[in-house]
Amino acid sequence: MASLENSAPSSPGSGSAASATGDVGGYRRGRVPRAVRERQVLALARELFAERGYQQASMDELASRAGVSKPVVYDLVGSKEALYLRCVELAGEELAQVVTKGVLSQEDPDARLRAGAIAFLEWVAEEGGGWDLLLTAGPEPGAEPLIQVRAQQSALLTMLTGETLTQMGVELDQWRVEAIAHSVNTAFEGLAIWWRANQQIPVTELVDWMAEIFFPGIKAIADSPHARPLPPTS
Amino acid sequence: MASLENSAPSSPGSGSAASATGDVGGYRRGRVPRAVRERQVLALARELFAERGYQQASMDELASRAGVSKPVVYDLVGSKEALYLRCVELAGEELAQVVTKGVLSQEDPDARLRAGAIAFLEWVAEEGGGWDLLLTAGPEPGAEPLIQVRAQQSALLTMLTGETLTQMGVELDQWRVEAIAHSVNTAFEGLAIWWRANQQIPVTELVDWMAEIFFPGIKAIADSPHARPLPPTS
DNA sequence: TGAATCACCTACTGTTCCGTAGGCTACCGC
DNA sequence: GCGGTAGCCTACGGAACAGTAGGTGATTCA
Repeated sequence: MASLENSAPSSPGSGSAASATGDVGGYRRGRVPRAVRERQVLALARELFAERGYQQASMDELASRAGVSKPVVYDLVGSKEALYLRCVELAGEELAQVVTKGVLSQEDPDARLRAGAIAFLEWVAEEGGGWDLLLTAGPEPGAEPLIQVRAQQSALLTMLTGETLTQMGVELDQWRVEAIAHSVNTAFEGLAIWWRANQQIPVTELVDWMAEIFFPGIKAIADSPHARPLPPTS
Repeated sequence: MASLENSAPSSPGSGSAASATGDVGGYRRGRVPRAVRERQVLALARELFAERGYQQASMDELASRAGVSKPVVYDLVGSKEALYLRCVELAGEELAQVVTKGVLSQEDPDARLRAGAIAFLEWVAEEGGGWDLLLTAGPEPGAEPLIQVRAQQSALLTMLTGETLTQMGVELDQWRVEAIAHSVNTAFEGLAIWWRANQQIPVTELVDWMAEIFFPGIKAIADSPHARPLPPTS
């Protein structure tokens, strides 16, 4: 699968697929090797699904964007549903991999959350519509992959939170840790949505803001595991 | 509009519309006053859209669920898109109203956040699929209403956060307050999603957890060096 | 050079589903 | 009883769209 990458003839070679009709990965229009067309179609499908959602995206339009006829698309991807699932799964894996890599690049739980958040936000900002794709997955085929992605991210956070608390010598109700992880996870999702709609604030600043919001709470919980409303000052 | 409520003949009168084919609001099958059919169709449409999303929900199925033929539905609601927008808008207004009412029922910012959160979670838990309806609104018609709903909730939170900080004698960068509001807002969304998929934990406990997570952070920010103290009097 | 293969095409089938044309029957006022 | 209307129906038009049948021309390899 990966070894087909360099089968292109000599070209001014930009790495990623061009989205305009005509040239594909350095090839002139028409008659392109199967593997190249496939990558191009996959990339375009991802964009298209991200823009329109599953139902509204038509295979005719995909074919048209790829500058190719429909049977070619069907020959490459099998069916609309299969294509969609593949796109969603790929995006999910990509996200999980990116964030996990960020998290594992650090030792300190504090730094881990920061690194994970930065990785997440940068992936969201990046071109290709992976994030939109995941967000627009509704009750269509592909809802389960999305739920899996969310669960995965939250599991990572559950791990992080639990780790932080353990380091502080505190153990908490598993449900509570999970609830916190899920809400923190979606808090970052919401932050990402807001961030994209607004001016570009440096990622590191956003992450600082989030850290300042969440860490005191976690630390406070560590100090009073079964606390009700907080006393005025700590 | 509201005065048509009691036009039903003597009946064992349950207040809300029955969802089974046959009886509607106390009427026997067939030939029901327009206003009653309309309420029934609206309620069923909301459920249907919540279950399937816009595209997958078919007007044929809606008609069938209502135990009525399609032209009747079209006569009542105009078009699929109009019906959907109406459902989404209604749900949005309902949510905004419920949360706002909760918030305004308290004076202390701390208590306001709690009350708003409880109102939100209880509305989500309630039957009728209003929350699912809002969640499944993708890039279909109706995306803008959803965005508006989120914006509205976040605005409420921006207000709350700003208020809390003001009470502490601190003023913060507007962007930062907004970012915090949006992330806290979606944090609650995520909590709601998790909550519904899991065992029923008492709402008040969930809200306690959230409060313990968020308030220390907000208070810490008030003390942080980035915060500008408010000018003496204004 | 000829044959197999590869990339690709035009043109179609069948289905789903929104929306409507036109008609039918029960009830209400007179 | 008798028009008028209110609630409802069957049956269809027509568009959008997933997926396919069958063919064409370039490229490769014996």
